[in-house]
Amino acid sequence: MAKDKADLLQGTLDMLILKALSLGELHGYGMIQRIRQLSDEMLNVEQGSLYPALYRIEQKGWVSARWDVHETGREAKFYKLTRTGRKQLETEEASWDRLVLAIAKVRQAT
Amino acid sequence: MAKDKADLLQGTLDMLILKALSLGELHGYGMIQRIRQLSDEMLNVEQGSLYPALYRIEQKGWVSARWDVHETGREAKFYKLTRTGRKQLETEEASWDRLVLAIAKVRQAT
DNA sequence: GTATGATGCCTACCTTTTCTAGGTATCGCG
DNA sequence: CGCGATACCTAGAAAAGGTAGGCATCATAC
Repeated sequence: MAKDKADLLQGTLDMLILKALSLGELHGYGMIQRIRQLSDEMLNVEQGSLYPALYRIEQKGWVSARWDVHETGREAKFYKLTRTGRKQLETEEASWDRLVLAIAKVRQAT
Repeated sequence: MAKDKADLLQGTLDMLILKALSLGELHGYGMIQRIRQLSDEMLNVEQGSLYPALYRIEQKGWVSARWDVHETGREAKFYKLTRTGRKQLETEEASWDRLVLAIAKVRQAT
């Protein structure tokens, strides 16, 4: 019943992924943790959402991937923002701001 | 090419409709105009989105509808918020605020 | 007078995105 | 040895919006 972790709205996941990667190279599993932690546990990205999204995003050229071994000795697929991806992040942040503003305006109405 | 009206994010339409109706009884076509106007032309709800949404929302009991003639002499289907609908609006506004906050937190990160 | 655009309603179908619910494998710890 | 965390993936369902049509009425312009 009590659900303290809201589902994402469609369209926000890409932005979150790109933002997480803008803080540095990261693998998929780590993105989920980083997003959850940065949002104070409010945003919980499901694996079944993330991996398909990463695939889409990679196809679009916004991130590049490579397999590597990290300090713990485990293999993981590391993603990095491309230049295009960084631009896309800016675009999506601007759209987000626009939308938040627009909705705020509607909500101000009396 | 230049697209100055962004698509809505999924999940925001119900809130916008409920909000528009919280300002007073209204028919479908009028909601589109009211939302567009209140948002300074930023939010454009398509008819193909609105009418199915109204149907869903009515099924959930958040609005009630009746046919009537308005001052211009034309017939239209007027929708009104129910008590449940008003509660739902509060809930959705709270979720929205939560989401905006959570995303803001992620974006603050350095 | 008739064409056109705005008002007003509706539907069928498509697309996109996310979630659910599985599957696989490795690693560390009790 | 089992179990939870780490790490990847996929298939299928569900939900929401958009596109693109259709219909009818009304006012205005030509």
